[in-house]
Amino acid sequence: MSEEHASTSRKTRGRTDGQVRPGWRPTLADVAAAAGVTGSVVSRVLNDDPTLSARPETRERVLQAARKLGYSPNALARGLRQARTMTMGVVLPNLAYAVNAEIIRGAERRALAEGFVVLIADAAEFGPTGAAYQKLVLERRVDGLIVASAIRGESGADYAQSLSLPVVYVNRRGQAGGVSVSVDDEQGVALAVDHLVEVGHVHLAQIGGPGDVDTARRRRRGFEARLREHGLVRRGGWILEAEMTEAGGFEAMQKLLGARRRPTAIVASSFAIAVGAMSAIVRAGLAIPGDMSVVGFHDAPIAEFLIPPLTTVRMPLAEMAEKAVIMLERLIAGERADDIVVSTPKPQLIKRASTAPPPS
Amino acid sequence: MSEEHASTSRKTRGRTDGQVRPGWRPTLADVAAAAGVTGSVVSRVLNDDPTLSARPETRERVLQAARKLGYSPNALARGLRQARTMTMGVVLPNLAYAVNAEIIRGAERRALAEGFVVLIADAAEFGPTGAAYQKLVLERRVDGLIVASAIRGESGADYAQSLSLPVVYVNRRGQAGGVSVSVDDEQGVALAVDHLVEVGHVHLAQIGGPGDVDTARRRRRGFEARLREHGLVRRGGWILEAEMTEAGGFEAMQKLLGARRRPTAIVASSFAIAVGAMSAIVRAGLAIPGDMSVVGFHDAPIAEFLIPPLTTVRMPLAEMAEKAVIMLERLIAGERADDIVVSTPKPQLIKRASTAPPPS
DNA sequence: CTGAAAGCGCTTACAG
DNA sequence: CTGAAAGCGCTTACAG
Repeated sequence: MSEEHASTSRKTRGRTDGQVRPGWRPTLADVAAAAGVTGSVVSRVLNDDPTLSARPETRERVLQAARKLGYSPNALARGLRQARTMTMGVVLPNLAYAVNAEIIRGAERRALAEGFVVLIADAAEFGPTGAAYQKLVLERRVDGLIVASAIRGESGADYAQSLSLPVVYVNRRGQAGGVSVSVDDEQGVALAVDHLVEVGHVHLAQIGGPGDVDTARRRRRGFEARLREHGLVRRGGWILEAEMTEAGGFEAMQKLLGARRRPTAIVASSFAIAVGAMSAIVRAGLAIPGDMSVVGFHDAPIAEFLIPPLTTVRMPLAEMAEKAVIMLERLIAGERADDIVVSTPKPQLIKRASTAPPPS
Repeated sequence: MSEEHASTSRKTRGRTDGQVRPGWRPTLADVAAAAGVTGSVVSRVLNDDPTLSARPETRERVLQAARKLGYSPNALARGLRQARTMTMGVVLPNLAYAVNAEIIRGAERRALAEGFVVLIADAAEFGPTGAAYQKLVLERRVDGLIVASAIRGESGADYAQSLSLPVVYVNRRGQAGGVSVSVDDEQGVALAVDHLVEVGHVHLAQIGGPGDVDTARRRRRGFEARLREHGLVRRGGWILEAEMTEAGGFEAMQKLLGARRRPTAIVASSFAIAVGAMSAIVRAGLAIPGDMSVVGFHDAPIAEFLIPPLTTVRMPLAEMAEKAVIMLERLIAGERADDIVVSTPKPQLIKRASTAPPPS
């Protein structure tokens, strides 16, 4: 059937009645025929080939024919010929989760501006035997990969690198090194700790992410280090690991509430954890920030509308994703890039009503 | 340079030392050479061509060679030849917004299971002159489009249809008709109204979405109809239009709070609107649900961790997206599909603590 | 200044 | 039962 279709399309080449069957799209050859030149000229004119020195009138004829027919080059044909798909794959953990929205948007927007298109994949399908890995990497649908956020354990990204497919990590760092764009996580938590100490807290706890997530580890190290610098005690039971979800934060907070001694302030290592922790605090009959202060990580749009509005560390996720696109583009072009890029702007503390001096 | 690369790859064809340069990937021809057959046999064996009657041993040789070399067909070459990209475009309004997470996940997951891959595009870039429209539709990168959620005004989707590219809408209906998967919005609001009436409310207000968003219109009609059926008055100032964002809900709620007469219950037409409304209520010094009840639309994962947990209408968004993928696949295959599919499971009211009897 | 030709990696009638 | 050949829609040395 595609054969027939093709031959029909050929026959159409000569038509000049302006009539176009729905679904029919002109090819290079159609433009060439309409302009009375050969395909190579059309290609070179349309692509502004600097080695081409065509007569202005020829150039004009080609341009007009292309415009009149509404010609756009077929991306697949082009990709096949040039061995470049102009497509970037974006791998995200748990697509159902909202935190990645900014990353997706930043990546998509910038990719588009750079002439690329974005294929998404769920990290769950991106193991070396996963279907998404197969489709994107092995079937050569992408020129490179952006791997976003905290993904645990090994992923197809490592295999991709061994296939020498360029990979850039966002908001996490690769297992085996590689190029990454991340925030200064240590500094981020430090901002949170400083703020709490400043308003008078000395009993701080952290609900962090899983130990095998690298951003979680850095946030934990940052917390401990900053506590030390303030000369505060780091109580054993007050540094918890939780899944980076609301439920994770909720449960961890319940543990904390059930302990003999309670902290007066919570530093959460993610937005979802903060939300879960707040929920647990209020259900336990305590007030935020009256009895306990909470700081989150990631300034989701909803943060300022929570009750109370959440004090949180803002990461420039969209900018980070955009930067990752730029770096990936360089890698694709065969240039080298720095391994670790720490984002600008820096993380920033957004003070809202979920933090206040401790109860006296 | 790609030329050189290609010729190098040719030379590699005969190697049997198992050594593989990083980044090198075998082609059909490599498999054919390794199996001692021609490319057509390889293609037909690998694709289970039923018209092929190859000797079992030939078949086996091909399979083994393919496995040994780690062969995967090049998607671009295949797509070019077959005039099918095995790619679906997913168009979303405001990629920064979290509500679409479930839709993205459902679509991606199902698409993958069906052998398709998903290209995402921001609705903002999807006007008929937008870059995303150009890349996805005009450059023929997709076999069809899934257009998700409330998008205002005309979009490239309409143009796509005129190019006879299959389009399926999710959680909205097309301007000019077309295939769509949506919930029964009227029934969704009816559930909310019924619940509020049941616990004793008679003063209900609705904060709806913009009038040019079709889901918003249906939710508004549903609200008015259900009020009538309960014999309740529909007060003029109590049906508001707002942007479907937290800020939109916040502002609308402030208007409502400033009015002479206040409702005792709010039916929001989106999750974000509900969150914004709650925030405004609490900042005005009122209690939820003590002074005012709130019902949302869409059961985001965060809903049950809000303070108080939000009573909301659950839409099966992931299922809807999956269904849309199936329908799009049919359209791509040239089959006809029903124009309007109303989702199963039906919308469902999730009762939580943001609703209670009105103050006495 | 422009054209003829090869080739990217596949699939698919058509021969034999 | 298997192979030779054409062709999808482009780009790009190479001729002339």
